[in-house]
Amino acid sequence: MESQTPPGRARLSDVARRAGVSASTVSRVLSNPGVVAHATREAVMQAVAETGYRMNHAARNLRKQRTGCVVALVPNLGNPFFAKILDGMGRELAGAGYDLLVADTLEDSGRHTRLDRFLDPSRADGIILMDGLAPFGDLAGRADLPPVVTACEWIEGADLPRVMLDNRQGGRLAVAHLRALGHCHIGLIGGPPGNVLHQARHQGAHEGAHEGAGGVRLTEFPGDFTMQSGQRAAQAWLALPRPDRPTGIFAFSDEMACAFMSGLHRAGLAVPRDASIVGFDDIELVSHLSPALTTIRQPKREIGRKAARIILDRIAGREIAPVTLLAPRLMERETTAPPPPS
Amino acid sequence: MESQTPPGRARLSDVARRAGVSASTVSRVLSNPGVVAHATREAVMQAVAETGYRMNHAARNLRKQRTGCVVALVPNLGNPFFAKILDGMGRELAGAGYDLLVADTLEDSGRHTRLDRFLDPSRADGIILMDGLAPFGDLAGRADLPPVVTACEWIEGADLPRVMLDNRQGGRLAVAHLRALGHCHIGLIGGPPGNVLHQARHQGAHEGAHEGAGGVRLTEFPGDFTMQSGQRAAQAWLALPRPDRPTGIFAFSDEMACAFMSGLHRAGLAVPRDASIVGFDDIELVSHLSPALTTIRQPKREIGRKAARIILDRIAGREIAPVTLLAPRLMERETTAPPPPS
DNA sequence: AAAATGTTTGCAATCGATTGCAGAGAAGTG
DNA sequence: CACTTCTCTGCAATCGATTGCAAACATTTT
Repeated sequence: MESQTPPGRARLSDVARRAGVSASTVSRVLSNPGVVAHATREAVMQAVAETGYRMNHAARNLRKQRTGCVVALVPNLGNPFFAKILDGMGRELAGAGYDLLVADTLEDSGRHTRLDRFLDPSRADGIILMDGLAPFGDLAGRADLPPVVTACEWIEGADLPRVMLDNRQGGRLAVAHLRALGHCHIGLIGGPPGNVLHQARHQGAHEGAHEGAGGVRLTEFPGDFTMQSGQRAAQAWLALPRPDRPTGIFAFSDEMACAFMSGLHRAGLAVPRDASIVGFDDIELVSHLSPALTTIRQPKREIGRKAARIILDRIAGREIAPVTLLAPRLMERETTAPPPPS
Repeated sequence: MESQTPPGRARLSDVARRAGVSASTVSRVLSNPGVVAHATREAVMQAVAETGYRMNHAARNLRKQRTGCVVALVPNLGNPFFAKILDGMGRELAGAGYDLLVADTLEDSGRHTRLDRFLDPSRADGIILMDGLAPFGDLAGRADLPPVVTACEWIEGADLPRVMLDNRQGGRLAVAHLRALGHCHIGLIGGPPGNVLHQARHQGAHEGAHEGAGGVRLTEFPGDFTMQSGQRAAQAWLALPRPDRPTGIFAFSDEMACAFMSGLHRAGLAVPRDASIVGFDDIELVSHLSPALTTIRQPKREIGRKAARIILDRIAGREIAPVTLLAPRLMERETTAPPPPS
């Protein structure tokens, strides 16, 4: 009698045979128990337990033309910035019965070859794209893509819904804060020039510098969001003759801000005594440093949740807002102070 | 003639009709071109291009009984430690034609309910489990699971292949380093007591403390790998009367080491002048701090690559080693020095 | 008691790609 | 020319779950 169920995995029909019903009935017990008579349901449940039945996802997906998965594509899993966002996303999606899977677009290394592997309705019911450099143009025209929403980064010109921080406002806040403290010369450590986040923050910083009475001098240091580039910026700053050094620094990422600060520290200077620093993102670590970094906070969990809610709406065919802007917030901590007397 | 291909997505049979061949032939062109005559192949290729055909994964997976995916289950996507590991893993798997998907087991928050959703051959061809607390016991008996390998963490008692750092040796190295500098009283900031990494590092630390001539005094501070707990340890340390303060600190994670260091700094003390600190993991950030953290390095990309190679071997049915231990390495930087004269 | 309504269940088609088997034709051999 | 050997292609079954439709039976309603 043991051989009823061959060694392999139990199928729906195996359960059905055991319970003395048809496969259809078992299917219904599992996905819509209400329509099945009580006694039958019990019998099926028992058969399920006895056989250890577990559904075959491939078969269900094929039949239902859906996967129950949302895939998030991030440019670099190594960036701790995404962690909290993914967390918020995962929880929101779990609540709606979807699984979140994360894949790295490998932006840096081997080109985006693997992107289209996931942009496929038989792979995911929805895509949350967090890589603004993804070559989306090739695919945008196709009518058979699963719904896509961009989060954090976005693709200029692509007709995709967006969820992101008001980066321009963030740039403005950072510069305004330094100005309010009395800094008249501000250094900007930017991101990669082609990056949309860089551009928005840069624009905000300029607006903040030039609005109101008495403009501010701006000096730009090239950067790419990494600590290496923050370190280079510190070197460049140190190499400047004293009067040409900006007294306030606005780094477009917390990582660059950290590395910059370490660079000054290593040269025997102190923050904020010798220079004030404002970062961007508010990654967890920077509040635990000493001095704790003043920075522009992104509501990361909230971004994740919002993006998830929007992809769920799109999957369900509901109307959605094309752009969702979240408000940045200045976290004033220990790395900013009035400039040193000159 | 346009209506040949209805608005939806082109199927294999649509391509076939267009090329004037059977679906079988199209399938063969796509997966095994060698067996198809040149002219036919050309025609099919053209039809594929014209229809914009893209394969339906669900159908293929169902038929082939494989998915082409490996799922990595991490306890907390928020931990930057995993980033580099996943990176190494992803590259290795990509090279073998597999996609890497990452899912969070949500260890902290809502129990491990979602774990078994992925432990399923119709979901993944292999699983890389990085969560030592996963309730694997419930599933271990089942013969129908996809191959599983544990990486970084492991499950004591479970018969699963393991890839990890020699954590004991790492603990030993850290303590030996502090002893060599002359520290006779060493503080340990541990992880959660039930955690296997904690236990191995703890054992190594004790061995390092008691081997050789003249033992060392050990003081333990509770921790859980987070920065909060590192901060608490700093408070506890500061509250100790001067002669009872360990002069050397070995934190079982870089994050705790950072927070501890900030705590001392905030209290007006300097590292390594007033205390030496050794961390664990060598996450990217700590080499960019000032002072740069002395720590035990884990070869993260290598761990990822090894784990990937092992899961590939298991998928292919090849024999594998049950345990793969990687060697830790002491990264001597700026946070360790001889103890202050008492 | 006949008819109408409601509840359960099974049949069979379907989702889309893959592959063993065999047939059709081409090429080579005695 | 008859016969074997290849090469190429199509037929049809298969993977496993879902669901529209209708049959079978129970329950009310007239």
